[in-house]
Amino acid sequence: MDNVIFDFLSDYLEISEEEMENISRQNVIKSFKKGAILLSEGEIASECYFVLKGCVYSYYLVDGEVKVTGFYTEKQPVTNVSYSTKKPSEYYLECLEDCIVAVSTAERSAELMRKVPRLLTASTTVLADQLANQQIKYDDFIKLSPEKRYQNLQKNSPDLLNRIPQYLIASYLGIKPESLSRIRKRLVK
Amino acid sequence: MDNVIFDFLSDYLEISEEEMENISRQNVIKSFKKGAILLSEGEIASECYFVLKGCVYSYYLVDGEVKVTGFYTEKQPVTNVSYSTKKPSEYYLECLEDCIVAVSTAERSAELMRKVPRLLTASTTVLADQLANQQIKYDDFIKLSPEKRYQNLQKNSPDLLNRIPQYLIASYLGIKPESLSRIRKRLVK
DNA sequence: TTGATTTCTTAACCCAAGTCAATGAAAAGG
DNA sequence: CCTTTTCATTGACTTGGGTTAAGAAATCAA
Repeated sequence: MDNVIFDFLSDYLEISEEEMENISRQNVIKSFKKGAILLSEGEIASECYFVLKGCVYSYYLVDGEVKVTGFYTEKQPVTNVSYSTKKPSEYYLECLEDCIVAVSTAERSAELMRKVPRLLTASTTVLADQLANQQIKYDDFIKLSPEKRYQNLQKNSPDLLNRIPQYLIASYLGIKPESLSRIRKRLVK
Repeated sequence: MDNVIFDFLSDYLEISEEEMENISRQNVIKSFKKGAILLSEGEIASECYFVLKGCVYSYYLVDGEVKVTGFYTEKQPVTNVSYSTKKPSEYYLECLEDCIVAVSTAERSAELMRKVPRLLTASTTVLADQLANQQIKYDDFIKLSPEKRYQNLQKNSPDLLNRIPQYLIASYLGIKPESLSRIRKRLVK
């Protein structure tokens, strides 16, 4: 299960046996049931996550309504504002499926950076990548209609459409489930 | 003018005289006229920017229509997808006003990291901060109506409303200038 | 398997943003 | 200074997503 992490990291640098051991030692692997909450609104995040198996999603509760902002599946780090700002989180992180997740903390990360200093450069690159992705995600929202966003999702992440209920997809697209139904109807014609 | 950089960096670490010199030496300061284009669609970014004076904005051209995705003013690094991905840019970076900008490149950054290794940790933090901000910006788009987004802009960045033409603000909010006019009319009542 | 619950679809109606067009105000440029 | 262009506002009309409500389909638990 660990090898999912190395799979991810190998895009950024080559890792020796010894370094792998160090990384494994600093990363606690945890299992969570579907519905488990990794981070609550108001809570200050002390952990960061990397999804090995399953799917985690982030959402705000606005007037009792769920507003989904992201899905995180296999081989993805879970970006987490509260973890970097150390301020109370404004959103939830919850398991959408049974999950296996690598969990780290500020202390364990620092320890790991001391033992494997090359990871410092790599983590800069990982962050720069994440930032670029997040920016592209935002830009798509400004540029595209809900319909176009749905089509992009179909094209770029068909897997998500199969494993995630439509009302959450709708929320993620910034619309209501009824509207997504209509869009889907429009598109099959 | 340089001190704007140190002002920014001092949020992340304390800098010695010697380190300041190194940083100054690796950062070329350039002036640009209003309308100057720092990066064009299709071009691969070889430089990254930090705004010392003036305002830079990023926009896509979609069917000849400008779609603004960001404004960057004094003391702000200009995030730039193409610079990190090394792929052709899909958007433009342009000076909205006469600008003074610190310009760096991959080579000069690497050189700087060798001379002032502490900047490596700092740059991780800067990037994490940028990522958090970008995520909050995205989340606001999912959570809030155009009207609410405008009100937030009034509250959080009144300066932008004064220095930027309304049709660009409208684009940045994801709506048409006519709609922003109507929103403003609704709100004064 | 069945009944309960959740999710998805459809329809009718409403409303805010888009579109198109005209007008006025403000800036820019000579 | 006047002219030209750009920008902001307004009005009439269209459109696509929101709202509400109902029923169908899928999922889950007993």
